[in-house]
Amino acid sequence: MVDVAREAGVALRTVSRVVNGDATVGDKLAERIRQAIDRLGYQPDERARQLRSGRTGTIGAAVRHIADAHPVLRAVDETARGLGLTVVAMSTEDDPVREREAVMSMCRRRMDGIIIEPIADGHQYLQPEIDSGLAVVAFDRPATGVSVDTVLSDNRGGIELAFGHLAAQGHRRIGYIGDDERIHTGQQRAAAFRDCLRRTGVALDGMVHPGPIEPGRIGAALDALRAGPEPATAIVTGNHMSTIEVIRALGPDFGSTALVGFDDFGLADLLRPGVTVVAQGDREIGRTAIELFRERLAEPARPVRTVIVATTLITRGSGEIAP
Amino acid sequence: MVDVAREAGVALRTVSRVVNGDATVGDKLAERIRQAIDRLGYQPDERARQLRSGRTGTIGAAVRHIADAHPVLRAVDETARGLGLTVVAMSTEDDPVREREAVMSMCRRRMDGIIIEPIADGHQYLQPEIDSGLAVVAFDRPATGVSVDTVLSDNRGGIELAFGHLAAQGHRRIGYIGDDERIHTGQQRAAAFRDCLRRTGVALDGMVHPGPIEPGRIGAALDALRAGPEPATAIVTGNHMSTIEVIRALGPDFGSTALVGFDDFGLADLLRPGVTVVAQGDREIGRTAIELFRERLAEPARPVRTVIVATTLITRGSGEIAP
DNA sequence: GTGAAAGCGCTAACAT
DNA sequence: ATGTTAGCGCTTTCAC
Repeated sequence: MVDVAREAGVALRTVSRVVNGDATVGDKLAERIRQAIDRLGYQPDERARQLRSGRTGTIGAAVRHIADAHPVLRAVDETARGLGLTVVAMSTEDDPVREREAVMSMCRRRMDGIIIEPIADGHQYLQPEIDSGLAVVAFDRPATGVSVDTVLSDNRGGIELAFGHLAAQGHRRIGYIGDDERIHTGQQRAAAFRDCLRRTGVALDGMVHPGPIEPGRIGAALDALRAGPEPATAIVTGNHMSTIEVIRALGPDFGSTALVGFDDFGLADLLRPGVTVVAQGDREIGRTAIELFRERLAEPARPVRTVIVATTLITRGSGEIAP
Repeated sequence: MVDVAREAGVALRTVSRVVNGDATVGDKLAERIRQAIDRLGYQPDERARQLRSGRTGTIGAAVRHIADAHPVLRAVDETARGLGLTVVAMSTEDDPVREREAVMSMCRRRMDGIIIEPIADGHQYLQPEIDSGLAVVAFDRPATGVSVDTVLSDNRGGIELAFGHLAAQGHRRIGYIGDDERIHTGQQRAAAFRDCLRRTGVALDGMVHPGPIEPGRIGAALDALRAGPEPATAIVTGNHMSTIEVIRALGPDFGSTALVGFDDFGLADLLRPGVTVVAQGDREIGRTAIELFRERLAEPARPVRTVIVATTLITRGSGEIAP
């Protein structure tokens, strides 16, 4: 910048004014400075600018996999862009240690706020940062140990949608295979599913299979559901990874057992049959996260809010197989 | 930091030493400072640190879709992490304007280097940054207008692999549907495919269909291939989006025409038949990109290198259908 | 409308 | 082994 000032024969401050679009600079001077900037290929140093001005205009997103399909992240990115905010994403890889590393690295960069898909069990470490003005929004799962704005899917409603859809077609023995119950969504969905079974008066024995998403575990759960005198005629899965692993494990049998998956996924329409799913409102979740974020920045003392986003059923064939 | 120094009753510089793990601080003192840091919840300001020290330890990745499955990005991220570098990814959405915005924003943050999946036609604007020390590595497609280190897939070899596989099974009439030839990979792959046809003495008329990936265009290309007295019995696609759209367009006919896709994609094994593909060496590409990046940083004046990464055939069924 | 000085939070280069 | 001084590149404050 000092070079630009020398080149244009003005004071440092005047260059700064032009760079920031300050109108209080004479037209001729401004033009001369702009030419000097181009000639020197000058780019303002964002770090120095942020350091001095305090704000960063940047929001960090700590999500499970930066490199996976992540519709919520995309919605966050698009919404933020429209507001002139920059989104910087980091992967947590479902690892509490990496989550904390990512979040801390965001704090060290003094981001205005972070949007986080929580994994770890305790997020107490965020409290000091929140106290000093960091805006935090959790999505998909609630953060624990701190009170922050949160956007969640209607897990219970989604399971009821899936279960009801299958029951309406006459299925009586409906099984569930989903995520580990130590994970919030896994717990919520398994619990909601048990309630559905109870409500229809079906015994729970061996019908609900939460656990880690591993081929062996999924295969065993499937075997258990299909064994015995009264095998399950329909299956509800707890997230898109469960759905895919169940289809993989079913192999050629996919299509003979009814299946409704939680979470939509790419190519769900290309499988045969197409996969009927309960889709989460990804765009709505992303949009809401940014909205909560901005409200928090505008009014830091505002009471914490939790928003629940509805799910919808998308029928494609696999959920419309008769008992 | 000044607060920490006061709290511990030492000079600023000593706190800085402890934060940076400088060994030249007495054990007792270091411990006292660490306690003060914890008590105050102090986090060093990364911006100030970078501003002063010059280095950022950060590498920017400008890729097509941050939120899509992107195996190369994942490999880049993992490799970089192992080296203590931070990767910050931004989406270009295949838009030259956004690409330039993303890259410029990285320059303003004074990143040590950028890894870019080029879209735009002219990357001359990078020259001044390169001259002032920015390390740039292109992957998937070469950058134009500047000379930078590059990692590419063996597009020609991949097409030959796909074509040869189908020809070996007796297919004579093999068609191609792929990306627009204005895109580098689209051009390379279509050209390689034409050469394959010529070599086997088959007329090219109506067998090669490059163009935008849109359902209408793909459907028309497919109709053209299957029309006439001698319809194509096998199809090679030019990238994973083409593959998916072709399968979608084939509908129930998928499985009657042989198909080999360029690019592997998630769930390719779950379709029926499974999709035979020519897979790119994503991990290898990512690893190589970081390697070139580091070599460039170590030796800025080194001549520019281009590395070609091999492809492999993965047979899953769709490519093993008889003529 | 423009310029000079001060300082954001930190580290490099010297003292001591 | 610890403290002092200077300054990274910019914006803010206040004077002209």
